[in-house]
Amino acid sequence: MFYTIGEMAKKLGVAASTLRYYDKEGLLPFVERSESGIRMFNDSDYEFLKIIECLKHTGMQLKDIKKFIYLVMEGDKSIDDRLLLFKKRKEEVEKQIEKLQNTLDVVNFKCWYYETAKKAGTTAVPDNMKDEELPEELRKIRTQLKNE
Amino acid sequence: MFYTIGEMAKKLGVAASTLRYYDKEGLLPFVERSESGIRMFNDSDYEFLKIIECLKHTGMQLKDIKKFIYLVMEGDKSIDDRLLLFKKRKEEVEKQIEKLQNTLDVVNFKCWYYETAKKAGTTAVPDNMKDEELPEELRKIRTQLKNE
DNA sequence: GTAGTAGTTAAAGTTAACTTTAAGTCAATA
DNA sequence: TATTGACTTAAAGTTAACTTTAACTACTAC
Repeated sequence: MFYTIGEMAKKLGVAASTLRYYDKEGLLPFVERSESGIRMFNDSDYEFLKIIECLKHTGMQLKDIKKFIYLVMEGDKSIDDRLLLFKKRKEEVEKQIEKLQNTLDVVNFKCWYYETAKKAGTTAVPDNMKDEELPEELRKIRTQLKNE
Repeated sequence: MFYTIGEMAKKLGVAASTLRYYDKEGLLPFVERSESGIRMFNDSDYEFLKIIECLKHTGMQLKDIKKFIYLVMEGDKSIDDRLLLFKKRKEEVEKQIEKLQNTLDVVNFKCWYYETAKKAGTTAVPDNMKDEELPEELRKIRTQLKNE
């Protein structure tokens, strides 16, 4: 079963021009063409594209994803490299989640801050609260925001 | 206590040119200047910059962060708007964490895939494994990657 | 056979967030 | 007084990842 670029783009939820751009950049060396030059995507191409999408979500750049594609093209002799690559991505994503969790902590502090300000009608109230007056889990955050 | 742009940049771990850029874009209307035109940052400016940093980490664009800065400048009458803004950022960050968690699931599948391929010396082994042969938590992921 | 829709390329344009450069000012030290 | 180093601005340059445009070709329906 083959798909045109438009069909595959729809299946993936991206623009067809994005797939053409990826192809131009050398990320899709596996895509076949019809006699008249039209791209013919198949199901294994879909799987490839899903992995490209996944790697992109881990924060990898297209030029590095391209290198991975070429590792796959090399076959079984690049298995070790590919395993290492995914282990690296795992670490990266875990770091990103941790960073977002810290960001969320600050956002939650600010939500509390403005809830408190809203009730009082002024930000002076949360601003002037002593450390003991604020929820325990928020104290560290406020200190971080003020100090070094 | 005042800081020059270089000192504040160092304190924040960014380039001084970045702070100048933010200023040019109107994100730092609160920064004072000396008679000779040199920026003088103080501790409350640091707090502002930490919040700008936080909002940036939530995925907000500078032009939208600028709007927030102007809400702060308006004083207590914009408390409700600011609360709403942070509630929105909270939702956004939670969504991003969820997305990264899904990405991590795929990466973990790929780690297992290449560990298995490494042991066998070929990707044919994990490729040809029946659903029942792979760890339960990975089955859904493989199906997702292959199908729609 | 013609209209319409989807495919093709190459090349130029877009956007965000910086970064660099050039030319100059200012304050402190040798 | 001269040098040094950090500050200033405006403007141009950079980068990644697309997106758009123009000019063309190919398949499908009527």
